[in-house]
Amino acid sequence: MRTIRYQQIADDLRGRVAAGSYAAGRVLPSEAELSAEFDASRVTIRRALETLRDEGLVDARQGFGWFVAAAPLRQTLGQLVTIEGQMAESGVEPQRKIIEFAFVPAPGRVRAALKSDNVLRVKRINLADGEPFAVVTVWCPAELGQHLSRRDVERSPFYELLGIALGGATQTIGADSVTPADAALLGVPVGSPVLCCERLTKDTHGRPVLLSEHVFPAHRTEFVVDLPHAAASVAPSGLRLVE
Amino acid sequence: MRTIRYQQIADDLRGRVAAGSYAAGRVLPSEAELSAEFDASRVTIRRALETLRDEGLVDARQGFGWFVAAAPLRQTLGQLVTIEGQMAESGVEPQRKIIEFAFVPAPGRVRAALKSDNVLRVKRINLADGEPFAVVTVWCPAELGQHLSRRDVERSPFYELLGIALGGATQTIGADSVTPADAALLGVPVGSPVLCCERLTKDTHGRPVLLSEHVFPAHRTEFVVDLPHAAASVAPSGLRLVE
DNA sequence: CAAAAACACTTGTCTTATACTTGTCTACAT
DNA sequence: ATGTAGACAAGTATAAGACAAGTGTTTTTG
Repeated sequence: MRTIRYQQIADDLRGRVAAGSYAAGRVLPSEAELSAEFDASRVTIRRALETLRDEGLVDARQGFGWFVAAAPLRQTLGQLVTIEGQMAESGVEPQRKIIEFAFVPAPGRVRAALKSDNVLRVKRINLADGEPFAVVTVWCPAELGQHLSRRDVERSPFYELLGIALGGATQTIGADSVTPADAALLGVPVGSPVLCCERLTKDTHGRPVLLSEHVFPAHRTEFVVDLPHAAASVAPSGLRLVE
Repeated sequence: MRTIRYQQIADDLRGRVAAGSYAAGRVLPSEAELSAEFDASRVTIRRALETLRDEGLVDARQGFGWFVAAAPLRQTLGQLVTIEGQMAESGVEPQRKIIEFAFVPAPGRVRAALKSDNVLRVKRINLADGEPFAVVTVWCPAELGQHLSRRDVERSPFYELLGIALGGATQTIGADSVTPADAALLGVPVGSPVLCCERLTKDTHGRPVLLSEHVFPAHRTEFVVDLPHAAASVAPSGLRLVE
């Protein structure tokens, strides 16, 4: 398949920025340096950087250089993260308590989603103001999680640790009755309703990198989805919209 | 029987695009390359690609190339189409049974959302294959619903009847235990979990026009949300896609 | 010591040139 | 109607380079 050079470079740089290779506020290598590194002309480097600028990841000042825009991670995940993002936005410092950290053979459903035979499974409780907030199970391909420790996943969100530019996600939201095990972890009565959310996160090439399952007690949580404005005008005529 | 070459090629390419052989947003091989690969003339390749374009699967820009167009359109679609839409796609004809149709003073929450004192309240059951599928309550400002009859709302989706261009929506998804009344309507045990969805739909000027509340039995339904990201790199220079 | 000038660096914005791509024709064969 | 072959126009990607303008540091000057 044909590849467009500046898109490749943009992907590469996006990954570095998201992974924090370039600390926030610090400058990126100059266009000339990047040009030498990627063996591409300055025009091509610029197009890559400009697409990143359009995405709000980086910015530039004449005579100074390119630098990582304010909060690179927030920006990237802003469109992706929901629950954790909402917690952070509402000023609640999320805490994590790891209750399982193991490399295991992938169960059928997980193997099908991640296309990987061995996976790292991390199960944890999210707390907000000391109260259990969610039971989260995350699976990721073993080769991606090899360098991770239990302390790593306790300290930082999973996305940050992988150092991969995320490209999108598919999320399935459902409801269920809580299982006895989760009821104990969440401190809710057995059989009470929970909101279940399963998310498959992919990188910029569309390869699945994370499968996560969130279980929230219904009385504390709800999901807010903004359906963008532009959608209606984008949709061709005759297309049925929401009621 | 004679085989039509360009249809064969179109089928082949359609398969590749659908299978994700060409990642969404990336460029397909050029017409010249495909011409060599299929050992067919460029005109034939073009006819195949053009049929795919008519189907909305791919798009092309002069000087740039052909690329998978599914991403932006599908994603926005995925965000706006509801369960009813998915039902229709999967070949199930949704039926509606109106159980209430009344102009009433707006209760506090509804008045706050719609900014209207008098509203039309319609409560109905959605059926799929004769089975109750959802209990839906829709409120709309009385002045917008004046010309509607009970038969209208039974026959057509609400949004079609209003004749207003919709501009977006905010959707809140939560879980709960079913109320006794809804349990009877849905034919599920009292206390079983349900998925609750409240949506505020606005017109293109941002004015709220519809407030709807959907209650789904948890065992039959789940929500799928596509979270797109980094669509910017899809488009050639100057053209930016919606997010 | 302090202000000014010089310098080395950066991005921003142009050219010029080549190779490649789609868009659109015409002519001809089956 | 379908397919092949070819030619041309218009647009894009990339390279290489030149120059203006902004920034930060260093050196010189008053």
